[in-house]
Amino acid sequence: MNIKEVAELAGVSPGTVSNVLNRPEKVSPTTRRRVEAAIENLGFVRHASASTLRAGYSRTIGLSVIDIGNPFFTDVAAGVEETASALGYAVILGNSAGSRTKEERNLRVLAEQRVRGVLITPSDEDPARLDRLRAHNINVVLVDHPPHRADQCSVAVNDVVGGKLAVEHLMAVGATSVAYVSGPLTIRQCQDRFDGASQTFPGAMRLIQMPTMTARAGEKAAQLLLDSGIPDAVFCANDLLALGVLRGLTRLGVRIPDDVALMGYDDIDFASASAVSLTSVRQPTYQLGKVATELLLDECDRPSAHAHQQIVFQPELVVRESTR
Amino acid sequence: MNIKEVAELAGVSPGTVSNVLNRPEKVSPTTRRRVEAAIENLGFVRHASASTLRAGYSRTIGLSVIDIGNPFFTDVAAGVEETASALGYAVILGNSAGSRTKEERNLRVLAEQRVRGVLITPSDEDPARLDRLRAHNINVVLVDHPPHRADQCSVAVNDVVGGKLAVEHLMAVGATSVAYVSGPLTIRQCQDRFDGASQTFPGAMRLIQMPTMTARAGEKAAQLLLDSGIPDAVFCANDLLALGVLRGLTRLGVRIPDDVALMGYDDIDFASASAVSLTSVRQPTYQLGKVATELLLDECDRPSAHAHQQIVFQPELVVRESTR
DNA sequence: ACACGTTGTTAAAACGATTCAAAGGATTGC
DNA sequence: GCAATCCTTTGAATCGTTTTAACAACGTGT
Repeated sequence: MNIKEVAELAGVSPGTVSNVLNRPEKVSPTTRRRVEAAIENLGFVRHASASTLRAGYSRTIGLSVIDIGNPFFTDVAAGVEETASALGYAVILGNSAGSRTKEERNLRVLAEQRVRGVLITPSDEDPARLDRLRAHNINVVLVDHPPHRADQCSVAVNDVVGGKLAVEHLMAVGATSVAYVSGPLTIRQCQDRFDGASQTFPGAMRLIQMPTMTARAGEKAAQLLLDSGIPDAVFCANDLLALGVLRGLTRLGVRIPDDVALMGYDDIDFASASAVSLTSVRQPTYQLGKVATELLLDECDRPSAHAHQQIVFQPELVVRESTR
Repeated sequence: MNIKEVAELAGVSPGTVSNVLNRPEKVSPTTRRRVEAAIENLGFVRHASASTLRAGYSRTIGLSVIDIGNPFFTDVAAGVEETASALGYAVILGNSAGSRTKEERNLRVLAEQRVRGVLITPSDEDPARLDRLRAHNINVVLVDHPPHRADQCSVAVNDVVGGKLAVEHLMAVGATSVAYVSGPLTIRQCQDRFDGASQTFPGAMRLIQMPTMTARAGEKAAQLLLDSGIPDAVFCANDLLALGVLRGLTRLGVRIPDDVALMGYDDIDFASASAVSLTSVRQPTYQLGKVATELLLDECDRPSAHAHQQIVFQPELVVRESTR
């Protein structure tokens, strides 16, 4: 069941059917209705591959994230999926899980699919892979990555400010020694939050670097914190780590916030429901995904009118029990 | 940069390049090396659409879930993505967000893309949409849905048993009145858990039905619970609802577990980190996604050898503070 | 030497939708 | 009544890959 059969049933040429599908205003109302009836009748569904092959572009975009298990990215993904699907675009999902190999493989698949564009939270700063995408005429929008080049859109939240907000707050509640529990500092977000924090804190901050940013890693970090003498306050690079630290420290007999003030980052939905509700730094996640997708699709659908934009949202402090 | 250019550079015909790509053992080692060098040289990436069009099948699968914001589905998705991508398949994501219209639209996009198969957690029992997919030669595996037809794979966790486990436990800790806070009973999981629960509970169970299964809905449910006289125990259809109920009841001055025993379902990662750690029913989520994908790809890659399987996992009770 | 496999390679025909120049038909102006 | 103009519709070429039958080259056994 292809366009030709539809054309035959409707008594028109394949070209006309194509016009009904893509430029209905070019077809007279009567033939259009006839063709639409035939389509309905046969249950015809257009073959996206044929369309892509001939037209030279697809109606799919790629989304490459670092950790689909992290509610932060899930919220972003929800914003992306909703916006894209409303505009008739399909979203191909890639989860790099922090591995450069996996990210590479995912981007390769996206290139083969000739996606129209890619939304990516890059796992490191190497620009070569992105240039390779652009070489295939695939638009790229960086998500949760600060402005980088003027010829490329990006959507980010200012992480340096976030780190600053966090430490200012910890100092305001009386902390004199602060530890920063981080993921790999090669992850730009971790580094920026650290920069903002250490620029603000007058003394030296203890740094604990974990290989992943999960609750499990946070639990392990709790032990490390205890081993090297406990600080007044702990600032975690994200809420998952903070929830893990909370669980770990509590299990080890440390009371939050009485013995240690604790805060996380991202303000995921669960931060407010945890054992001790978690002070955090909120980011507009859904918005991030939505705006990034709008920029990408604007670039795809109106390349001439499109002006590259580098958008930076500001984070917001959310104070709860864990720092009282 | 297409296969023809590669062929020219390597001094062979396009057919040979295609063989190198798809059936390398058919090509002599020397020409193969020559072709591979040319591919490397030009940075050639095969055009999946052309390949799909001619070969008649793609290397993508679709994943349609009810709520990408729910960690249950996120875990499933992680299992799917990892398994599929290891086998060279791309995953197209669709989030129905509980809306039949959106699900319909997503399935249409998947049909247009001529995905090889679809993993779907159907939002209702209507089989027509799935038949339409099969008419397009798209394999379907039901995820988190009980055996239904012998000619179709499915992967599920027994929700009736889960409901039974929950209520047995609540009775064991002394509950004599139980309320069930549910999502729409048109969602099969909600209905099954209810069935298991009410079959087990000797008296009448109060039913509170919310339109969505989010933490926010749970908070609203807390007020409803209070309005109509508080029960001994509350069983929620998932952990998000339970976390919401926990937050809501606590805010209204009800103590968990002293005044009310509370439990959820899914054992998401955050259940153990909540204000009062949550008793729940654990499901093998990642496994669910992994096995479903393996079944689907087996059906795709070896249709003759494939035997349809209906797999049912058993859930497991996880007791924590909220029911002590 | 000759027929006969075997192995490796090629040429050309698909796959299904889109595009665009050109043709057809109706309407208008003079 | 004729030419000019407009609006629809058509036909054929095209996108890049896969596939298949045919062909060439090369031993091998008789």
